[in-house]
Amino acid sequence: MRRDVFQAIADPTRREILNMIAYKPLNVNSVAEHFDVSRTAIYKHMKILIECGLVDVKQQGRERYCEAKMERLSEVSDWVEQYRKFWTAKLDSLENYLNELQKKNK
Amino acid sequence: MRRDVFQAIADPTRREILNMIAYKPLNVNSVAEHFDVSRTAIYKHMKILIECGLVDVKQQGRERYCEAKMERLSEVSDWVEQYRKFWTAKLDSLENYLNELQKKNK
DNA sequence: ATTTTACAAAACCAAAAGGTTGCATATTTT
DNA sequence: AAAATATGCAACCTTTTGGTTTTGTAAAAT
Repeated sequence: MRRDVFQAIADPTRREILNMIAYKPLNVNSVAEHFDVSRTAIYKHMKILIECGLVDVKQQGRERYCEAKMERLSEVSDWVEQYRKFWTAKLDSLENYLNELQKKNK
Repeated sequence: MRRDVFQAIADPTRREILNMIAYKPLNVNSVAEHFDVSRTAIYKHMKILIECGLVDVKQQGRERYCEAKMERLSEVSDWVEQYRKFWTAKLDSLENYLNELQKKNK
């Protein structure tokens, strides 16, 4: 099975999990309580996040605190940023066009 | 079926398709030639990209030119950027720590 | 010592994803 | 007019995904 960051963040539940633990690590049950699906389902999502490095686990007694490793998102950021020029270029020329239009109408 | 940008870019073949047509629109067959899978498989990937707005089609005779709409990636960019502080913050404090260490050793 | 809590993981299931072959249709080419 | 080309799409298949219930185990609370 593929297990990369792009695939991990494709699921909205997993994105929500990441958001929940962004500020403060939580244990699996605390995370699961916020969702309608079973704890096992959330555990499986968490496992995928762990396997691709987006989440790190610190065991503390019988609890396992899940911590978000957002720096793994840099892979996604880098990929997207290489295409930014393709859309900012368009917006720039639109801006130029509008500026020209305004000059004419003065 | 879900059809959002996050899901669309989760597949490596679709990311490669986007890259191929980033600079210049291509018709479906030209794109398909670069892959080992069938034309139909590529057509299906293309359909997903079209449905989520990442690709636009211009019909020209019997050919359909597929054009990348990279601005749709801003949704992904926005999502990732809201978490950037979580990893740059860590790097910053590491830098501070190293600076302090260097001062001490002078 | 017993019960409760937090969790992992197996077994199972339906639906979605990603692929195939085959056929229909509209435009070019020859 | 006939052949070739570019494409859409149905029908089908296998694997993956996202979910469930059930079972087992270790730590904490009573």
